[in-house]
Amino acid sequence: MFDYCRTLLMSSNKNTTSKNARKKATGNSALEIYSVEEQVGHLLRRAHQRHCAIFSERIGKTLTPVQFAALSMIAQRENVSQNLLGRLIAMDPATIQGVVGRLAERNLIKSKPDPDDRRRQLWYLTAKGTKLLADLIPVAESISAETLEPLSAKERLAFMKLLAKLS
Amino acid sequence: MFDYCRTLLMSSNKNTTSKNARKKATGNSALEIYSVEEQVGHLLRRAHQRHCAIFSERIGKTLTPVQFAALSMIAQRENVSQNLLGRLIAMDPATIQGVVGRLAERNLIKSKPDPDDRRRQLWYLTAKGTKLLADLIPVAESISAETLEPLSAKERLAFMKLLAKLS
DNA sequence: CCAGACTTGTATGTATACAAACAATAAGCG
DNA sequence: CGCTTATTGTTTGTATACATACAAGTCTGG
Repeated sequence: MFDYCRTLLMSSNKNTTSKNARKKATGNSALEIYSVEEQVGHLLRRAHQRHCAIFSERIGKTLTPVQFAALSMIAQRENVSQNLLGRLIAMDPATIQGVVGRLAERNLIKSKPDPDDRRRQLWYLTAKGTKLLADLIPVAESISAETLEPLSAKERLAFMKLLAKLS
Repeated sequence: MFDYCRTLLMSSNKNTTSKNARKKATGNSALEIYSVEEQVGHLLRRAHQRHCAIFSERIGKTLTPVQFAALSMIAQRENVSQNLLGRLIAMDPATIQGVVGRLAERNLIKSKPDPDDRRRQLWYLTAKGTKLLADLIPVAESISAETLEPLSAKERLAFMKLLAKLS
C-alpha cells in the first residue's frame, strides 16, 4: 500500500518529460495562468502521499499510518473511548470505528465497558499491541527523519514550526 | 464533505481538554515518550485535512479537491491520456479512472480516441467544464490564501519553498 | 424531575488511494 | 519478422475519509 509515489519517483517518466506541452496562451484569462501543481493544497497532498509511501516501505503491511497513530494514542491515553480517540488524532467517528475494529480484530487492542457511561467502551492495548508498538516506534522515528530528509537541519525545524501552525 | 476538521475547530472539545491525562511514565521506554501528534506525518495529514475542509466549505458539493485538480490539469494540457493525467497530478491509474469517470458523467470533460495509440483516450474540457473551471479558479485562489492564513507573508513564502521540497 | 439538547456509537453511501492481477496494445531488439 | 518488455486502461479488494441519518444514553435548564 502507498507505494505509488515511490513508483513514480523511480520510473523513467518518459511521457511526463514534455514539460513544455502546456497550451499556448491565447489570452490572459485566469484559466490559462492558474497552475494546480503550485497550490498549497496540492503540495500538501503530495507531501503526505510521499510520507505514506515511506511509511509503507518501512512498515509495509503490518500497520497503516492511521492504525499506527491510533495505537500510539491508545498507549498514551489508556482507557480511551472510541470517540475521544478519534478527536485526539483527528478522525471522524465513522472513520475511527473502522480503524478500531481492524485493530481489535487483530488482537492489538481490547475494550471494556465504561462504568460511568453505558454508551462507551474504553480501549487499551493488549500485550501483543504493546509489543508491536514498542517494536515499531524506532522505525516510526526513522520514517519521520526520512520524510524530512530533503531539508537541512535548520529547514526541518522551521518547516515543523510552520506546519504545526497549519494543522 | 471534508467538514470534520472544521467541526473539530468549532466544537467546545469538552473531552479533549484534559491534556494532562497522559499516562504517568513508569520507566523511560520509547513507548511512553513517543508522541504521534508531533510527528511530521501526522501534521501533514492534519494540514491536508484542514485544507480539504476549507475547500469543501467554499466549493462544497460542486467538485472535490481531486476533481478540481484533474479539471485544471486537463485545461493546461488539452488532449491528455488518462494515465498521463494521473502522473501529472500524482494519482494512481486505478484512482484517476474513477475521477475521470465521474467528471465525464457530469459532462465536464470528454474524450476522443488517440490516432497514434489505440489504447488511449485523449481527454479535453467541454464548454460546461471550461465555464465551471473559469468560475472556480478565483475561489480556488482564495482557498489557497485561507489555507495559509495562519502564517505571515514571510512565513508563507518560506513554508511554500520548504513544502515544495517535500513533494 | 423532565423535555430538549448533546454525546456516543452504528450504518450506509460516495470518493479518494493504492496493491495486485489482468487484457490489449505498443515498442524495442535481435 | 517474432519475441520480450513496457505501457495503457480495467477490475477487484482493502483502507481511509467524510456526510448523513439514526438509536441509545447522558446532561442541563427551567
